[in-house]
Amino acid sequence: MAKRSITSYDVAKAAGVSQSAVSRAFSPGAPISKKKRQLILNVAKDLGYQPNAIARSMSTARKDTHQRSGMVGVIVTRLQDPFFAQTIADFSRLIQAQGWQMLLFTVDGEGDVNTALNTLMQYKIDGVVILSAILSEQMAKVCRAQGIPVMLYNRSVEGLDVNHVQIHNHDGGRLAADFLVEAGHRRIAFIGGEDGDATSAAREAGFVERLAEAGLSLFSRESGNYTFEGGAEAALRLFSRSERPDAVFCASDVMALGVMHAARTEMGLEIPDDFSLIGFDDIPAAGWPGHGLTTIRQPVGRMISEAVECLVSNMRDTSLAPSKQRFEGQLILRKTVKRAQPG
Amino acid sequence: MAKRSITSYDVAKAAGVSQSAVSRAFSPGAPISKKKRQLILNVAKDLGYQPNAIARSMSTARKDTHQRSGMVGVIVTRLQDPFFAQTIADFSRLIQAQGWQMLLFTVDGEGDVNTALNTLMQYKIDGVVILSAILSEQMAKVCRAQGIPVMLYNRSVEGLDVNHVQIHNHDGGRLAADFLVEAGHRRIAFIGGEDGDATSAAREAGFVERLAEAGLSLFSRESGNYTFEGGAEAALRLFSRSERPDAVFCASDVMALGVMHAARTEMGLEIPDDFSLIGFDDIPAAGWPGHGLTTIRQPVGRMISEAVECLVSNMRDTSLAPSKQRFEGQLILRKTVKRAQPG
DNA sequence: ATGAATATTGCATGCGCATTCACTAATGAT
DNA sequence: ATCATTAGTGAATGCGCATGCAATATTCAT
Repeated sequence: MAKRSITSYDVAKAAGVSQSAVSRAFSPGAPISKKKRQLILNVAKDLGYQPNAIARSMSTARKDTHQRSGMVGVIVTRLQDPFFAQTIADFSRLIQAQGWQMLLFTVDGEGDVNTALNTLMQYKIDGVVILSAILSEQMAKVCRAQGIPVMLYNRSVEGLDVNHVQIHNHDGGRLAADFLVEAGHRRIAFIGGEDGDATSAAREAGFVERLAEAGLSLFSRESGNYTFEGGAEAALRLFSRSERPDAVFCASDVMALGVMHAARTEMGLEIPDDFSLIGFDDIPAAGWPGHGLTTIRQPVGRMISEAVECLVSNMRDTSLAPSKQRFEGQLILRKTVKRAQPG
Repeated sequence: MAKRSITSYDVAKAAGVSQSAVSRAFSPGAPISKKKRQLILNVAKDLGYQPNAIARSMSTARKDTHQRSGMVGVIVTRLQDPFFAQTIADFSRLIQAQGWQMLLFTVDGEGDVNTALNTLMQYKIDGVVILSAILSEQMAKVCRAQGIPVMLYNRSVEGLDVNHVQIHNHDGGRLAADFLVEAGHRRIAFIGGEDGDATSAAREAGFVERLAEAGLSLFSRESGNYTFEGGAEAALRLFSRSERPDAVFCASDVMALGVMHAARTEMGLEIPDDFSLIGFDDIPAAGWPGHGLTTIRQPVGRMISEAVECLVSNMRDTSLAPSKQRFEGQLILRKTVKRAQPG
C-alpha cells in the first residue's frame, strides 16, 4: 500500500555517505564540509527526501536535552468570534515565522482546558498558549514540571506564576465609564459576557468603580453571552422597562453591535440620539461606516507579538522567569456616544 | 533542568509488570487482562503518566503499517475572514471528536501552499485539508505517493483526482442572476474577489451565463479583493460613473457589506430603493437585522461534516477512491433586493 | 617535509513506544 | 482428570534520526 517513505538511510546510500552525514547536512551548524552538504542536499532533493520531524523529535529526547517537537499548542474558545479569529490569524503567522508549528485545540467550555492540555502534552509541544480560558493550579504545576512554558492570553490567574499578556480590563472599564460620565450620562447600563467570566467581571468592576466616583451606580445590567444575539436580547430587556438607560457599555463589540441592530430595527431607537453605546475590542465591524461604534480598542497586533516573543524566548530558555504584560485599552471615538441632553 | 518525563518503563517498574503490558494497557483492544489493565492505569494515574504521542507515532512506522501521527494538517488563507473562521471552528470540533489533532498552517498567497504542505508532511500528518487554495499536480502526486489523503475545500482542480467538497459556484452565480433578472433589473453589476481567483471566476461565469440567457450582459464589474474595504471602494467606482447599475452581485458577503455601508454613508443611496444587492456565503453579519443582506447561503455545517467524514474514512482506509461533492447554494431572501422600478 | 592542531567522518547508540514471537496460565471439552 | 484451545505475558526488536566518540583526513606552522 503506502510505500515506506524515504529516509536518511536511502539518501545516504544514494549519495555514498553515512546516515550521520545526511543528518548533519540537514542540521544547521553541524560539523560537515560544505561540499558534502551540498552533494547530500542535491541527492535528497532528487529523491524527494524530507527529514521526519517526528523521528527528529524522538531523538532529541535525551536525558540531558529536552524533547523538542517544534509544535506550539494553542487552546481557544469561540474561534468563530471575529476578535479571536483575528488573534489566531496573527499568532499563526508570527509563530510560523519563528519556525514553530501550531497545534490547535478548540474547547467549548473552560472546563475542557485540562483535557485539551493533556492531549497537547502527549504531543510534546514546546509551549502552549491559552486564549481566554483559565488554567488550574494543578495543570500549571504539571506544565512547570514538564518544562512547558505557558502563555495565558486575555486572562490571568491570581497568584499563579505564569506568563500572561492581557488588556487591562479594569482600566478599560474605567475608561468607558469616565467617557460616559463626562458626556453627562446618568442612567448607565452594562451588558456583560457570560456570567462568571473573569474578563467581563473585571471590565464591569472598573466601570462600576468609576461610576461610583461620580456618585452613580449601575442603572441596570444584563448578560449578553458574548454573542450578537445575546446582545440584542439584552438590549430588548434593558429597554422594555419603564425607566430606560441613557447609555450602555458592552463587554464586547459583538454584543454592542447586537444592541445597535436591535435598537435600530426592533426598538426604533437612534444611536446616539436616544442613548449612547460603547463596546470593547474594536473588531473590524465596529469601524464599518454604518456602525461607527465607539469602543475600547485592544492593541491586538502589539499584544500578540509580545505574547509570541515572550513564549518563544521561554521556549528557547526554559529557565526564564514568567513575564506579565498588561496593555492599556484605547478609547476610539466614533459616532455612538454624544453629550446627554440636559433633560 | 527539565526533568525527564515519565515513561512506560517507569510505570512498568512501579506496577511490577513489563513495559509491553503498560503499552497494552493504553491500547484499546490489545490483549491484556482487565485486572492488569486497571492496575496499570491506576499506577499510571498516580505517576501522572501520559503516553508519548510522538514515540507512539514512531513505532507505528513499520514497513507494513503506515506511520500514523494522529494529526491532520490544515492549510488556510484569510483566517480572519468570518466565513473561514466559522469553517475552521466547525472543522476543528468535528475532527477532534474523531480523535485527531489539527496542525494549522496559515498561508498568505496561494503560492505558499507547497511550502506549507512540505512542512506539514515532515510531521507525518495523516491527512490534509486545503481551504480555498490550489494544489499543484506535482504536490498531489507526492501526497498520493506518501499515502496522504487530501481534501480540497472550496476549490477543485480540473483533472486532478483528489477529494473535494465545495459549493457549486457556477450555479450559485446563476441563482443570483436569475433572481435579479426576474426582479426586473437590467443594469446589473458584479464585484469579484481577487483577480484570477477561481472561485470568484466561477460565480461570475454562472452569473454572466444566466444574464446572457435573459439577453443581458454585465453592466459593469469591479474587484473587491474579498475585503470589506475592497467592496466599499469597488462600489464607489461603480457608482461614480454617469450610468449607474440598478443591481449588484458580490462574490462574497464581506464585500457586499462593504458596498452596503459605503452606499448608505458615503453615497447617500438606499438599498434596495436605489439598487438591489446580493452577496454570497451567508456569514452571520449578513443576517444582522440592520443589514438583512439577501445572499446565496453555503451550507457550511453540512459541507464541513461531509469533508470531515470523507477525510476520516480516507485516513482509515487509504485505498478509497477520491470523492467529489458539490453542494448547491441556497438563495436567502432578506431585504436588499426588490422589484426594479419600471422607469 | 614533519608533527601538531583542526576539520570531517562513520559507527554505534538511544529516544519511548507498539508489536512479534515464543512461551506460560487459564479455560474449555470430553 | 486429560488434552486442546485460548488468553495473557515478557523479552527483544525496530521505527528515523541526532549525537558522543574514536578514527581519519585535512590544514597549518615551522
